[in-house]
Amino acid sequence: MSKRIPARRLQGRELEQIATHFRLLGEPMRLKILQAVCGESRTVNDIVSAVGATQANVSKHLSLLAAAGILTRKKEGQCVYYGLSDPLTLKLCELVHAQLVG
Amino acid sequence: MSKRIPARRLQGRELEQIATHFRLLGEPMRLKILQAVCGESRTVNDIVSAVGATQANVSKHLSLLAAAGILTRKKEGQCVYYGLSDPLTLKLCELVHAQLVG
DNA sequence: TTATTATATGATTGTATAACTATTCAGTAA
DNA sequence: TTACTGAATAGTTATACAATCATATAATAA
Repeated sequence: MSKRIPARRLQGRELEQIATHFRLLGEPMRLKILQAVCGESRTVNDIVSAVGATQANVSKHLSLLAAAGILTRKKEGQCVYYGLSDPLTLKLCELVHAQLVG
Repeated sequence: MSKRIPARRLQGRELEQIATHFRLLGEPMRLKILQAVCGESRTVNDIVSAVGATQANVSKHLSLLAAAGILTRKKEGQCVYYGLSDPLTLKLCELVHAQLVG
């Protein structure tokens, strides 16, 4: 069991980073993408098929999510596999969903 | 202990709602506001002083957060008190912060 | 009544960015 | 080499929205 550290007041740069993280999760299309890769890593093409958007659009979202460390990126041959880098991301979505359902 | 319900694939409207919730948390100024009210409910003026923004700007953010159910709103005399409606909101921020710190 | 304080709202502006189309790059095979 | 497939990127457009200024509403006091 980890110790409970009293909340410190976050500021400036930290707030920006946290906000950026939340903002990345704040697009339905990106949430769809996260759902598409939550079980296992998938190629861009698979994700495109799963979410029903253009390849260009999906590719940009994937780049943003990977740059933020939310997704992992691994190239194999001519395919690129994207996957969740942290299960916490799914947990966040579940928590919010549960909160909304009430 | 609540039962672990297997994740269902969310869609359409639900994704929009979850995304909206995250998007609301995706602004540094709103995170500042959340920090200002996390201990106890505070008046708009107190919040304005705490976060260093204009009254109009803070008021608009408060309206959005309250409309989304993230903040509670209680009027007393000529003052309006805003407070966190669910401790989960803070937990979300802590989780993301912890994840970023690594 | 008028004045003052606390909050909300309307109108505007600037900026960020999602989605689209077309193109380019990279890897593999003929 | 050329052809094909998978993925990324450049350029454009349209929309969302944060911040600002000015104004309006509400509650209290003089």
